[in-house]
Amino acid sequence: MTAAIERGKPMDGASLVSAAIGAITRHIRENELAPGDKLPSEATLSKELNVSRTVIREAFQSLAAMRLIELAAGKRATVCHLDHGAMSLLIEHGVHTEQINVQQIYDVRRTIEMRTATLAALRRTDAEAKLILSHAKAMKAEFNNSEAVMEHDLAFHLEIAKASRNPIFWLIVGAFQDVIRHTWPVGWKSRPSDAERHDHNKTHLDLAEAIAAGDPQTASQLMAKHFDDSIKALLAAGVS
Amino acid sequence: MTAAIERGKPMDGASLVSAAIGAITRHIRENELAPGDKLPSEATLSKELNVSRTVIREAFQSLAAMRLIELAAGKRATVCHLDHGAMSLLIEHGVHTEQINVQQIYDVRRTIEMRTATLAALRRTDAEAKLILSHAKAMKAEFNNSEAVMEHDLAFHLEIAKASRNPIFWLIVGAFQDVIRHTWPVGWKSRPSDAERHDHNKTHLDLAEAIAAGDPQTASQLMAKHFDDSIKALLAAGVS
DNA sequence: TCCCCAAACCTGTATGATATGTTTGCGTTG
DNA sequence: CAACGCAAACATATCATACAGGTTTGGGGA
Repeated sequence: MTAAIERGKPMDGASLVSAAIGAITRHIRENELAPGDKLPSEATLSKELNVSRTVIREAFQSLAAMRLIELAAGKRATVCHLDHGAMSLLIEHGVHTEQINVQQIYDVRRTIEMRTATLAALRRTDAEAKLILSHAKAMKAEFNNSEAVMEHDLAFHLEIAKASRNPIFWLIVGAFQDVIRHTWPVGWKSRPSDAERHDHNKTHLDLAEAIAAGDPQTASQLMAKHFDDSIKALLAAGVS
Repeated sequence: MTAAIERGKPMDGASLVSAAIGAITRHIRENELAPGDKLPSEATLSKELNVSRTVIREAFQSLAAMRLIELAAGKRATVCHLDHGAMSLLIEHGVHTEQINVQQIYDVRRTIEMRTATLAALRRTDAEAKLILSHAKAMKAEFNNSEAVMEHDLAFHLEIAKASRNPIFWLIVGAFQDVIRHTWPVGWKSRPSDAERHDHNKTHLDLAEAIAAGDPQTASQLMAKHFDDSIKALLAAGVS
């Protein structure tokens, strides 16, 4: 029985599975694999690391859960593009186990999205500006379909994050979307009248225009105002 | 052959493993499990969901990789406290696959940590203020041991994030630490002279004092200055 | 009552079998 | 000779089973 895994790893007390995870991520790093590139097959890794295919499979599944790699029946595992799936689960878990509350999420969003608004105003392409504007307009147009309004709202914020040209912002903003889908209707309904709801949509439109106009200061300020409004609405509705 | 998993799930096209992950997270949510609470055994879940233990194990491993649950030989799986382990891996993966660069990380950190500095100044306990100060002082005291300086630097920032009383900030700041450990020495060495390095440490001390004094404005400004310096040093060193 | 140990339970890992999806290359056909 | 199609080789998905440790628990003895 030769030592499984071998190759000077941080194996120590850890399980074979976590050692395998380490070996696979190291393989990605050392071979400078890019998104889309294929990893060795389970059988190959199993032989190479001297562990059963079971261990390799559990390692692969773990990496797939974090969206570092992608699995598909019959095909070899491939390296993934950055994705907020794992972080979404993390945040949802925090919320469900009451380690995170909604107010904290909105504080983070406000902090980050003031910055994405600034950066988007500076860096957006024309296509992005158009897309952001179209979401803001759609929110007005579909005023009576609150679910549609919500989806455009979410897409609006995510598109701004994308236009900031910093994938980490995009990642974080995206990670909150699943949770927001639960709380958004609360904020929408809690507004005292349709006037406030129209105001809310108007802010989006102004923001989109500031970004399209390349005015970072205004964009940032409008984003701040937007979140101040939203947080007030949520607090008024008694969301913890 | 009865349909495996059952129970109106979003199972459809997904694999049994991802269905099992869904079932387990739903179990945590519906039973309002808190960190430390035990999950059903693999055998139990295997029977309940009509899938093999293999599938349950792969689901457990996936959740463990994301640090939503904790596994240990002989013991039942338990729900985890929030932890930045998964997000660390995510960020490292992004960096290694060149989907994220160091400058982007520093922009995110600057954005977030200006806020944690503000919040820490408002919310820190006396014990936290003392801890933050002690790390800043240790950076001065151990000036010649750059590794020690780095560790105190990292701990300093993480402690501020903790004192912000928003676990999401703490999560994000923590997630960057592993990557920072690689780039930090570059910034340290790239400073033209020890005078700049002393300056760098001095900023930390001033910042710690602003937080201890409960001065959010100053704290935030010092944090901004700190990052502007750091980013300049990294750029000077040619870090992409 | 307290302590210790064995049985029951649980997870970690390995093996092999089967079903099914994907890729590849060869041979046939037009 | 090119294009098509199909079978073999390869890969993953899932299952069943086995066994080696680690953990918990309850009962029996001091």
